[in-house]
Amino acid sequence: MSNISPPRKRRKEARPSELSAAALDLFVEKGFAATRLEDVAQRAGVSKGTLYLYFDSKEALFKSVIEDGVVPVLVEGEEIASRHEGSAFELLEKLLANWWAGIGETSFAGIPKLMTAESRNFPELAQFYYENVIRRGRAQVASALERGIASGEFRKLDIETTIDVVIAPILMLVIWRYSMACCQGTQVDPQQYMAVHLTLLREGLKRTQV
Amino acid sequence: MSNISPPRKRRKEARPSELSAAALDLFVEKGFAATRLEDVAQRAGVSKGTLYLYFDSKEALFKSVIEDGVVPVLVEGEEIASRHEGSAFELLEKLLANWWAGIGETSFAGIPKLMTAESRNFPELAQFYYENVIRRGRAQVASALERGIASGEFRKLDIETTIDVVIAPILMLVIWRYSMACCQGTQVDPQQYMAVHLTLLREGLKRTQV
Amino acid sequence: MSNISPPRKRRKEARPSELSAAALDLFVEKGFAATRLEDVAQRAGVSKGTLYLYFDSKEALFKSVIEDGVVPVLVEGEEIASRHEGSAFELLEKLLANWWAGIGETSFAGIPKLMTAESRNFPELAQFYYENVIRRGRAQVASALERGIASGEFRKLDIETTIDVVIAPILMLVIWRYSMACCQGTQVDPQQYMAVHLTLLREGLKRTQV
Amino acid sequence: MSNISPPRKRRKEARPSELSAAALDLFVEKGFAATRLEDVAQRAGVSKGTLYLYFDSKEALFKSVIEDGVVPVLVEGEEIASRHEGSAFELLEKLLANWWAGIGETSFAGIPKLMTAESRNFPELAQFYYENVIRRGRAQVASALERGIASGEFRKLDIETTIDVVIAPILMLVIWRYSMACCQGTQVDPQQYMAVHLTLLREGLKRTQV
DNA sequence: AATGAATGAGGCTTCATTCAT
DNA sequence: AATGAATGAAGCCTCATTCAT
Repeated sequence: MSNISPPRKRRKEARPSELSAAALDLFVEKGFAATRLEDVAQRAGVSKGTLYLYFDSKEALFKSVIEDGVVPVLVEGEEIASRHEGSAFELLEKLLANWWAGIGETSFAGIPKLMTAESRNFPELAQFYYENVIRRGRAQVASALERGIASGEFRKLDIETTIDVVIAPILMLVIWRYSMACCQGTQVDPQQYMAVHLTLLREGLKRTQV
Repeated sequence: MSNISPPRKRRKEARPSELSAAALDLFVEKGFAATRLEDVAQRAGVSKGTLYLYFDSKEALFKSVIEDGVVPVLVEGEEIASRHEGSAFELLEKLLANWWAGIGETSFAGIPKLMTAESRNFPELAQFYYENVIRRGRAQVASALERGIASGEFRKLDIETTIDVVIAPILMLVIWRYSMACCQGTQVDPQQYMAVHLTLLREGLKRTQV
Repeated sequence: MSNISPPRKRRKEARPSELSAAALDLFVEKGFAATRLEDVAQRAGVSKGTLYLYFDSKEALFKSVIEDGVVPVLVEGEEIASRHEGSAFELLEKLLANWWAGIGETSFAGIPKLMTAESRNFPELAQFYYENVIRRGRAQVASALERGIASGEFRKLDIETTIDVVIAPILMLVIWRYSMACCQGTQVDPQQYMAVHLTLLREGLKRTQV
Repeated sequence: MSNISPPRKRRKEARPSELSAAALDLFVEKGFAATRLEDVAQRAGVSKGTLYLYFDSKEALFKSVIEDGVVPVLVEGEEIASRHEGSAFELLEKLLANWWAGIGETSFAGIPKLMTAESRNFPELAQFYYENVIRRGRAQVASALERGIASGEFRKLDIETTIDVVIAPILMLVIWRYSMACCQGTQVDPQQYMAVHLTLLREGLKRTQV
């Protein structure tokens, strides 16, 4: 009893994330410019003015959406990479599965689409995203590729470029889901999609016997 | 005689596409909502009012940008597919090279980013784009995959899903170029990227010898 | 006993004037409309809500600022006028000195600027100020002028108009101090200013010898 | 006929001053913060948006009001001072009469009140006003005082301070007119006011015979 | 009595759209 | 055909005011 904080206080602390979450949905759906703060407020169940108790401006809210959505990500992946003991390809599988569970299946899955759509209008934020998300994600994939090439499991490929090619289908999957997937006839089954991607990777990366 | 027209007339007929071209750049850079018609007009060297002589509204201009950008595409690809006589993988290579030459290297390369960013705000346009671009592009890839599977050159894979996985890296390449590529440290070399992608595909699609 | 009250109680009773005092500074500095209650509260060291325990509205606070600032004024001047026995000009000097000590040198000195800036937005308040401050101040000056004219010390001048001319430089002095005096090069020395003003008055009012 | 520009053009050129004039009235009446641009637009007979064709912001409009109101002033005064040949006091009279005709009786007469009310919120503008109006006005009065003191017509007084005392009643007259004069019982007759002021000055400045 | 989170009306500003020239 | 001045709806943001604690 005594260690339960009063609801008002709990609300105060929870508010910023509630507002960010509401904003994320709308930014992903409509883009930054086309999203009205009134709609964000309404979705969060507060008034327009309340947003300004927690964020200085629409732009500050946008930054918080990205930064907050980015925080919980990519930490576990780094641990997975450092602890892994099996084959390089198994590591790759684990990393992609982890990303899928932590991002692809959560509400943060809309962030890649949002960042690609808005990065030119928010260059500093794009840079921040690159440093804190993309670079770290790529490093994880790099560790698997390097391990596989070093052990002879994978063929010799340019690491940096291969990273791009490996992660592109996965990014495209979530981008697609938050964009064209609203059209008829464009449904994609993520399970099957990932299965095919992994199949192609498994065989594509495998060192060709001489 | 036939290919010479008076400059005045040529100008008049060319206006709409000049305006569309100017608009494409800005829509790709800023998104639909954040693009100001004043800037479009200025880039095209006309006044704001002139835009309305050719387009009913900002939305109509946007549709024209997409539709104009779509017209010259994918026609040649279909001919390539129907005339092809070599291996299935060679066909795939030709198709991707054709797309790259006709879209990836032109100013239309920004359209995929634009469509993913705006499709939810323009569902009918997204549907149109899907029917006229995506479906046809996928059909071309499908014809190569089907041919390869039928001949035993490719392993058996779900066609629709494999199409997705095959084209995703290419779409991602151009999306990247018009978004995060503005950041430092994010440069991608398209030649090398395509080379790696094709390598992985070649080996990944190849039927595993029993 | 009589002059010691418990701090708690003193505080409670002192609150309204503390708040008025804080508000006066800001109203003088920024004007009524541009002053934010949040700033008033902060300067008084209370929360915004507390203001509403003592004042019904921003407008009520403004009225209180003026009315509070008006209370301690002009009482002594009337006594001075009624008790005076020397020359008319000496009375005039005493009255102006009294005003300067009671208003010109206190924090109430900003009120003339504030009233001139806001009187049109608060006509009833302006009327109140006129009745309770201006009219009484003018009456004091009038008594000195009348006495001097009656005794032949001063030349014959229209009393009402002369009052205006006599007090204008003094009002202007405090208005100036709270407005343009923030600029470089606009410093005025009140002592010297008053000395010159009195010199001009002494000679200007003196009846010309025939 | 041929040298009459088309109405549209004439309007375009006349607009800024029309808007400034409308804004001056309202700024003087209500102050900067309390004046709504919608009211300014309405008084000028245009829409709110039109203001932004000519002024970047409310603050820019305010600056223009002051700067435009300042331009036509004080030029003639300087010529009067340089051409004058009579007594010093006659010069002083001419200068004050000129100021009255050029400012005191025009719609610019509200500017002194406006500047005193807002100078603290617009320090650079206040500085500009000081440099371009106040300093020049004071210099004109200074030239009359110096001439009178040098010739023995005036008593010896500190020039700078005397300037203040000489112009204060005149400034106060227009400030009063645009502020408290809205109250009952506060009417001032400018002619009589100036007459008394000049009488006091004439006798007050005059060198006392030894 | 005091707080400060929350509200929502209202103002400044932008920009798609219109229309007289 | 082309212009660009003008409009006014709509969005961001501020801040006086309220009220649960």
